[in-house]
This record gives sequence, C-alpha cells and structure tokens, in this order.
Amino acid sequence: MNAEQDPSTVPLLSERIRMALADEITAGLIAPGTQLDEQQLGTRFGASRTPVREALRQLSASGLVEMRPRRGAVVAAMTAERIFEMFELSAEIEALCVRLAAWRMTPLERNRLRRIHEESADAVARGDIDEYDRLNWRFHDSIYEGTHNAFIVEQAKALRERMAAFRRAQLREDGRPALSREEHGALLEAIMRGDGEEAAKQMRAHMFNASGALERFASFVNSDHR
Amino acid sequence: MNAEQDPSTVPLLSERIRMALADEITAGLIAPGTQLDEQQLGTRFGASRTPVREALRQLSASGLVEMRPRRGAVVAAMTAERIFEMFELSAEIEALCVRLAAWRMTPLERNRLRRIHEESADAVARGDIDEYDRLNWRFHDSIYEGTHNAFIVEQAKALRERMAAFRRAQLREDGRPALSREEHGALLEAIMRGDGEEAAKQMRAHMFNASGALERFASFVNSDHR
DNA sequence: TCCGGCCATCGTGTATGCAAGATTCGCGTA
DNA sequence: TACGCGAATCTTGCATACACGATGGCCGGA
Repeated sequence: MNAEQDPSTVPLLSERIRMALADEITAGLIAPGTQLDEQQLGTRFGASRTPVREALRQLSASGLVEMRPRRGAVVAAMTAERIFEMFELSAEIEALCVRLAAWRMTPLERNRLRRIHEESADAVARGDIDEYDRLNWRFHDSIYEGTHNAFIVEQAKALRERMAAFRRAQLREDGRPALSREEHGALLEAIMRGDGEEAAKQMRAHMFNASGALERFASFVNSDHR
Repeated sequence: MNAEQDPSTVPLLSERIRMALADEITAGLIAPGTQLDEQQLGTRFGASRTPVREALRQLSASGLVEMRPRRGAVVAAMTAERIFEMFELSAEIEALCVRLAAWRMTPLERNRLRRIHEESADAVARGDIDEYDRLNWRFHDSIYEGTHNAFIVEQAKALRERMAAFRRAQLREDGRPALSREEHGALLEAIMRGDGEEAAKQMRAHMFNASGALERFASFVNSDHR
C-alpha cells in the first residue's frame, strides 16, 4: 500500500510475512478459500502468532484475504465474475489515468514512455515474457506518474498490485505479448498527440483484450487449483 | 460475492476502536501529525495495546494514519494539495460510476434514484444539512449500485469513506446544498436519458464545484485545528 | 557558547499465556 | 440407520511480559 521503500530500516518481521504471503497468494500458490492458520504460518515463518496476525490484518485490508470474526482468515475467493469486475475497474482506472496523462505529461515524460515502448520490441521478439512483463509495468507506471497526481498513482498501483497475478497470466497466451505491444503503440500515438479521449478509448480496448486473453486461461487455472 | 456483512456477530474490540478513531480523525477532532500512543489509546478505550495496534494497522491501510517502523503512528498529514488530489480521483471515480450506471441501471433503480432526489428538496428547503448529507450519500450510493459491479461499489464506497469529512464540510458553505441539489438534477436527467458521457461530465462538474466550496473552507479548518 | 557523543527513558515489536466462541466428532435416541 | 445434542478440541481475540531500537537530555570538550 504505502509505496515507501526505506532501505535504511530492517524490514519488520510482520512486513516480511505480509510480503511473502501476498506473493504466494497473487502468484496463485495458495488456492482461494484456503484456511490460513495463524499458528501454522507462525511456525512456517519461524515467528510467533503476533506478527502473523498483523500480516493477515494488512492483507485483509488490501483484499487478498478475508477475515471473519472468530472464524479466522481465508484466501479471498476469486470467482470468474469477481475477476471480471476487478478487470473492469482496472480498465476504467487505467483509462482515466491515460486520459489525464495525455493532457499533462511533460515532453520529457513522453520521451521516456516512448523509450520504454521501443525497448519492449526486443523482449517480444525474443519471446521473453518476464522481461516484457517488467517493461509493461514500467509503461503503465509512467502513465500513472503522467497524471501528476500522487494520490492517483498510489491507488492505481495498489489496484494493479491486487491484479498482478491475473495481468501476468494473460501474457502467457500465445501471441498475446505481440498484440499487447501493438496496442501500446496505438496508445502511445494518442498520448503523443495529446488526445486524452482517444487514449482512454485505446486503453479500455487494451484492457478488454487482456481480460479476454485471461478468460481463456481461467478454466485451466481453476482446474489447476482444485 | 461473499460481500456478506454479518450483523449477528458482536463487533470486535479492535473494530470498535478502529471505527472510533476513524470517526475522530475524519471529523477533524485529532489534528494531523498527532502521535497516536498505543498505551494511551489502550487505557482510553479500556483495552490493551493489542487491539489498538490492530486498529492502527487497519487505519494505516486505509490511509488515515501513517506508520513508520519503530516510530509509531501519527495522524496522516492532509495538505491542501493532497486533498485536491483525492478530490480529483473521487471526481473521476464518481464520473466513471455514473457513466456505467446511466447505461446499466434498471427502470426500478432509476425510479429509486429519482425518488431520493425528490425527497432531498424538502431537506434543502428546511436547510437541514445533516438530512441532505444523508440523502446525498444515498443518491451517490444508488449510482454506485447502478454500475452492477460489486467490486466498483466496494472501492467507490471505500474512497468516499476516506473523503467523508471533506465532502461533508463543503456542504456547510452558504447556499451550497441548493446548488448541489441542482447539479444532482442535471445529473439525474442525463442518467434518465441513458446518456453516460453527459452524466459523467455533469458529475465531474458537480465534484469540481464541491471541491471549490471546500477550498473556501480550507483556511478556516486549518486555523481551527491549531 | 556551541557542538558532539553518551546514557536514560520511552515506545514499539515480538513472544507467550489465557479465555471465549466455533467446529467437529461421538454418542444416544427415535 | 439417520438425526440431534453435547462435550472435547481447536483457533482466534485479548492481555501481559520482555527486549530492542529510537528519542531526547545531559555532560564534556573545543
């Protein structure tokens, strides 16, 4: 949430547990609905229940786990419908970001965005999904920053963090990275022209396509989890 | 999906503390920057440090307090710039909600929205700000629900919760409730016509006006706090 | 007088213990 | 055999205890 990275302070135990759990959940290593036993997690991380509790609280606030009073914590259920709903909001948030960014980005920022886009050509050509994923993140990051609104940047990043697993999964579909990059190209062009509305439209299409690509993976993921 | 709030269970102690603190902070009863001592809060609420800690963690996740490792929690600083940034995102979120709602609301939902709007006339005439505030919430709530997207509803409500104090404050400006209601009227008309884009435009204007009304209060609030 | 380091004190982070509610399993009865 | 009730067990929610790091004041030296 609070995107403050402070290298000077040693990460708190509860922070480490939180991040480890967040990674495992977003990566799909823990199936939705799984009971998260505090004692068990504690022994697993070599800690007592206290930091585990705090980690679970934080995760519940960010929506990754659900806590029922006196009933413990479970990994938040992710139905196909809910994933689609999350994608819709993501798409709209990304669209509003790019609309503002197209109007507000400085020439320097526009150039940096173009550079990132150009760099990604190589990753696509090599079929390096991880590298493309990284550049994809930076591309969208630059758009967030382009809104020149720190609060929007925070919220957009928090939401994307929650969607990380799904947004990465859709890139694994055959030919999707190349298409994704093409869509970025159209997006970039609208941004360069300062046409916010057009950029927003392109972004919605881009996210909709990603959602479609993900959907074709959904059944696989579901069967994998059970 | 599992958005079942369970009224049968007694509120947890940490929940009660969280809500009490959230109220005091959003109501401006605790000045930004104030150190929140765990022990002290514990004795104040008749609880030990443990539930207080959990409450503070939750509040930090929702942005009301800031926690630095080993340095404790302070009430989050709200600069004028940050408030404006939050208002901008609020406006955009509200706009995207109403755009979707104008396309998706059922006739029944549209009627309910109209009814709420009509009810509010009386509150404005009587100058009953609290009552208008309540109806205002219901009006915007209905629009969220009109998106037919549970995730969007959740997020929109969470954001509004964070802005509650500011959005209420602006209503105290002279004549603002009447203007606010007029803006709702234009909004409602666009929704009734199913014109999402126009409704979104009206909503941005509505929120922008609210932001302006708030700004004229900012210096007062600030001086009031010190 | 001003600056820097050391020490006391305070507050947070973590561990552990205890009690209450929930789940589950077993037993008795229909 | 199936269903319902109750007790045991498990897990959470909260309290308390302890340790480490941070903050602030004091003293000594320049």
